[in-house]
Amino acid sequence: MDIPAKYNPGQVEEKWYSYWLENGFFRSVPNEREPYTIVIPPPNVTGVLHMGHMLNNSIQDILIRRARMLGKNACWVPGTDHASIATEARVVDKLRNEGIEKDQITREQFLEHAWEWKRKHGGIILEQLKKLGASCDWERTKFTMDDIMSESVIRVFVDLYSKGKIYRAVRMVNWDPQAKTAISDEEVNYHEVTSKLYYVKYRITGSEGFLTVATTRPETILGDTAVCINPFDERYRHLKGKKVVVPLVNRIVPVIEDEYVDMEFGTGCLKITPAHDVNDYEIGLKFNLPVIDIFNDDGTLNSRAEVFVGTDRFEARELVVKRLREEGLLVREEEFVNKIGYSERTESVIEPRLSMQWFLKMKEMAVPALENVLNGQIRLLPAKYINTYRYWMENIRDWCISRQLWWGHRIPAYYIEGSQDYVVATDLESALKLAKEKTRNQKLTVSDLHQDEDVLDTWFSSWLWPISVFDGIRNPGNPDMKYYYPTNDLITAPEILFFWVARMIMAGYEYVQEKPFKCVYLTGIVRDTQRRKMSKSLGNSPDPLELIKKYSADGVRMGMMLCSPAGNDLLFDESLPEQGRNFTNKIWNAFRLVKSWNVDPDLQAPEASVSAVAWFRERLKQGIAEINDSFEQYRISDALMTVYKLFWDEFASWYLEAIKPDYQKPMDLFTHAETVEMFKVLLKLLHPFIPFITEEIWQLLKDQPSESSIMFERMPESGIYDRDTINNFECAKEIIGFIRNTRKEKQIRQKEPLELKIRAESYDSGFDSVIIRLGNLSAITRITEHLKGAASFITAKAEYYIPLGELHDHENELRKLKKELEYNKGFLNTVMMKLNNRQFVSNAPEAVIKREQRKRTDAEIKIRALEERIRIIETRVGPN
RNA sequence: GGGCGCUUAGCUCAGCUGGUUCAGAGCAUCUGCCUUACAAGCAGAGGGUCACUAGUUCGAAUCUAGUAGCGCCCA
Repeated sequence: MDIPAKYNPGQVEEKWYSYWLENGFFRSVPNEREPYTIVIPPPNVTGVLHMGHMLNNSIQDILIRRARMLGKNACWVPGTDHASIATEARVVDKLRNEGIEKDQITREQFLEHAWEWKRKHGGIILEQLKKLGASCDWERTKFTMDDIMSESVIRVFVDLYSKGKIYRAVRMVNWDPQAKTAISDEEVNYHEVTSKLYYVKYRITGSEGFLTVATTRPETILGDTAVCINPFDERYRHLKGKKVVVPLVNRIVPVIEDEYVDMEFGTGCLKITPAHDVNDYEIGLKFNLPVIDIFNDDGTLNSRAEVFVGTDRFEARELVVKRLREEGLLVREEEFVNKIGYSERTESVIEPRLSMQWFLKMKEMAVPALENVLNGQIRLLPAKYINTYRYWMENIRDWCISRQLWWGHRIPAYYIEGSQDYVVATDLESALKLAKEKTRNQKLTVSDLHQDEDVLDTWFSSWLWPISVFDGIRNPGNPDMKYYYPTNDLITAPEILFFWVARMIMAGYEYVQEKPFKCVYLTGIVRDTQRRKMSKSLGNSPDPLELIKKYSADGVRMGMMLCSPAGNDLLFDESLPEQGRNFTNKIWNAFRLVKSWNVDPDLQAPEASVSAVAWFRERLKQGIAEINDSFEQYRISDALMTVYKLFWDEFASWYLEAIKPDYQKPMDLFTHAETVEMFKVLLKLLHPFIPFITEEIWQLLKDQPSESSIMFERMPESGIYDRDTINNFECAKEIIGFIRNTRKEKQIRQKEPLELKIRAESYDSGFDSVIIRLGNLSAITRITEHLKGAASFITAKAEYYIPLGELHDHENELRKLKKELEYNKGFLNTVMMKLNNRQFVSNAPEAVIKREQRKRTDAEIKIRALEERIRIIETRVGPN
């Protein structure tokens, strides 16, 4: 069989993914084994795969595949969420392109279009995950608007309402005029922008005087209902009890006094617009001020503004400023940097707006959610997020859960015709029953009920995700719930720690009296090399599928993982997947080498091979121990780096070189079998990270074809390993390095054999055969005398010589030795300073002192050896 | 403005409760090699006052305080 020199991943990845799917290898059903469960953070149903998903899902797949290989029943539940605002915006856009405006069609018609859209685009992102190799149990795929999922959401709403936790109230909300909906506090992003602070004169009634207010939003003047001063402000004593005229609309409003006003800011006179500012609203309540809402829901001015009716708020600002200037009421304007809220969904400027919304009380629910993170029941990784989490939970505010949209779960509140009353029920029929009871009017019919027009915030369905995917809301304690819940790890981005993670924890304690997961692994954010977030508008985000095409799924997975410790941002660069691809190619070529060997059963295993096998067995065990340790700490990129080096440096560069037979010579049975076995061990260790190539090679190395997969092999265990063997081999590596350096310096070709002489009291010759082989030595001999005319390498334990005869350069040798001597003397000096320090000797722990003493004797021996060597060379050549 | 965190090699990061020649890894760089598994490679090498200052200590990258710069969360 001719195996190509370059690994060709395209077909291989396709082939194995179908094989895994066809055999249902990712399927999980409850059994007697220990479960290991992850629920996917459901991506937006209309979305496409981006780099954040790649990172996030690579980590999940690594953990799932590893758990599976540890013998656990691994279950990874995939799915998508309906993303109210984003999806609705997409559908509105699409309809507009077709010449249809949303307000021209009915809710039902709109939803039909939306579902059509979902059917068409909804599966894309999950299909993309398959390209990455994600081993999800696809039979469990969920969508937040599936019947079961929707029913769970509605039930929870009704339940929370009946518990008095959901209420309806007029509040200042964050209004997104583009999406025409309220959004939660967490969906507002504040950016610092340079705007202007306008100083505007308000005439004082019954006098010629004016007062001046400073405002960044002159258009809201039209809704002013008071001007406020600080009661302690000496400057404005004369204004107390006065009234002023609001410019442009000539409304007469009172001057009120409240300590809230910052005397330092602006002029110290604050205009009060209760309808359009949270703080003003509070003051308005306190002073019983009228509320004049001047905006329509799309951010244009309404008739209450009196002027510029119908213009957009930003245009109105210009117009107001212009008119103020014309009327001589604009005193001055200055540059001003402030923070402005933008909608996370549409990027439009948020308008604080009063409206009737549904809220969920958070205070009580936050208690167990905070407590169980602080007491370690739920781990946050990295732990630095605990602080942020705590701060947020301690200052939590009620959650605005209604959205003025159509795409989503419609709020199950039914208003009763001809009254202010409403009932909350899971369906129309039970609503009618409740309404009859409430109104004591048995004649009511369904046509007298009108369901709330709003839908619920998307997070109000995703917060149930770890429960509802197992149908745990409708059927608490069902077999899936009992088995899979609480799930093990949640892998998500820190950005949604509060939106989602905290709320899932609350829902867990509210509905299952149990945490939803044991550990939350917060990934970093994928950025470009300039530390900018990957975004569509910047165009700095590579297309993940193109990357996979170019570097293979394995390569990309590795690239993502190589540089992403938990919580640290990942600065993505194409050199990362390239490194991953290079690694898979290395594995491929190691495989080619092993495959190329012919086995001769009559051949005796060479000594070098036997000892190399003995070494690598131990080295593998050590590596496995390190990998296990890294995984226990969720240091996944460390684990990958360990196995990367184990394969490349130790296995390929040392082990394979040590056992490699001469060109076209056959190999003995023992070495071959051992090598294949250890190769397989490495493949198993690598499988969670790079599932495709490991499956391919594992299948090719297998003795017999069978319907199996590397993914069900048991992860190799470390056991106890022999450090001496490993240390002795490290020593052999150093000696080989010395030989290679000597060859290089003297330009002696590898083919020309050399001799190594060792002068030592005790020396472990266990790896001599390996040294002979890799150094191409004719022999290793022990000597008791010093050797002249030789390259030397001196350690505390032994002196190594390579006789060079004519080639030997005494000058150079002396220079090196003297440098070495100087260094060691300096080192001994620092050690002696410690040992001569009485404080050190009396205070330092015994082990530390012992170590220093050891360093001292080692250094002394080495110095003596070096000095002797120098003396010998000098007596022969004579000092310069 | 309030809170939290970060600053170690050109880049990205490890360095746990102070103590090994403790100053590390990967990538990048440089030098030499197309040596029949692999140039997507092999063999080597260089590179850092551990942000700054002061303190605690026999001993500080590690602990404390302050300073500067950066980031995140909240108002």
